[in-house]
Amino acid sequence: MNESEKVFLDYIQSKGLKFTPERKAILNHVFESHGHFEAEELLVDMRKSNKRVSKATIYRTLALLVKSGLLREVIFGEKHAHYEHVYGHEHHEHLVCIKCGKIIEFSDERIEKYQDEICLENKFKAESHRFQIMGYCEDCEEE
Amino acid sequence: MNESEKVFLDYIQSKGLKFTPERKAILNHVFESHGHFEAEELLVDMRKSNKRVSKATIYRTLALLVKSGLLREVIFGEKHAHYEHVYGHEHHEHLVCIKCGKIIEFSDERIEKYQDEICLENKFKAESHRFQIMGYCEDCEEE
DNA sequence: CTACGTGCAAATGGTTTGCACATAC
DNA sequence: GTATGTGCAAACCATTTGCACGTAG
Repeated sequence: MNESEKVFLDYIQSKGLKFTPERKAILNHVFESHGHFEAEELLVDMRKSNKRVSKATIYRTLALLVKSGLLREVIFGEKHAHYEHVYGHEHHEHLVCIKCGKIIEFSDERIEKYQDEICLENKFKAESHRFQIMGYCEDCEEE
Repeated sequence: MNESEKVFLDYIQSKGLKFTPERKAILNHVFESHGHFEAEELLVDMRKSNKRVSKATIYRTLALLVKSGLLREVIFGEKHAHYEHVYGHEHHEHLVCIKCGKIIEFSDERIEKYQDEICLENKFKAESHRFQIMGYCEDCEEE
């Protein structure tokens, strides 16, 4: 059993839920691969590898993975959600190319400090944040 | 004719579009009131003031208002979009309470500086950005 | 006069849900 | 054994669209 399975199993059990083959398959598929992905993409991808799970189960499991802290939902301005790994990855922010859709990640510890200051000023208790810059990547430079 | 009408009219005409009573009514309703709002809310609100416009026209006009630079679309993690005034308002960021939904605005010129630095490093041309901190407001402080 | 806009109702599309059957524990 | 999960298809719901009719310029 790998590390992400342990984390997930802990969560599952702490909630009195079951570690089904479907959940295991989705978990492993998610953590075997790529960074950002969408629900539909995951479904298609799993079909290709002959891991057939229903769309409903994909959605239900993704919600659990988010709650367990293994995944995060990211929204880039489209209608559908994207997901990215939290487990094993440093927190980072996104540059989103509004022409080709490319996502560039960056991280900067100043943002965390800054968040603390803002929260102090506003008597706010931060849980998470999201910093996205929308624009044009090198290849899509306007005009 | 007020200032926001002038801006909108300029945009409308520059695109060869028409300044219809429906568009005028929506524009005025939007700029007479509140900060954040949703499409549905605007519709209901206008009905109350006996300004009846179809849902389709609301959506079509909101899109124009965004393109003209008068409004901005903001997404707070729910499924439906929120809109806020750009015209006549300083750029700002949001603290979003994940319990009561309250939105606190803040602005800080350091964010713009960060953005410039990050973009330089990543050869990216920024058009806009979004910085949101999700957490608990003073009244909803966890536990 | 005619290109553009409107209202309506139907279509869309990602996501969620009800239900009958299956299974982890 | 029983609470939880799964797959399926139907439901949801914000938003978009096709179309016949209306109107700004």
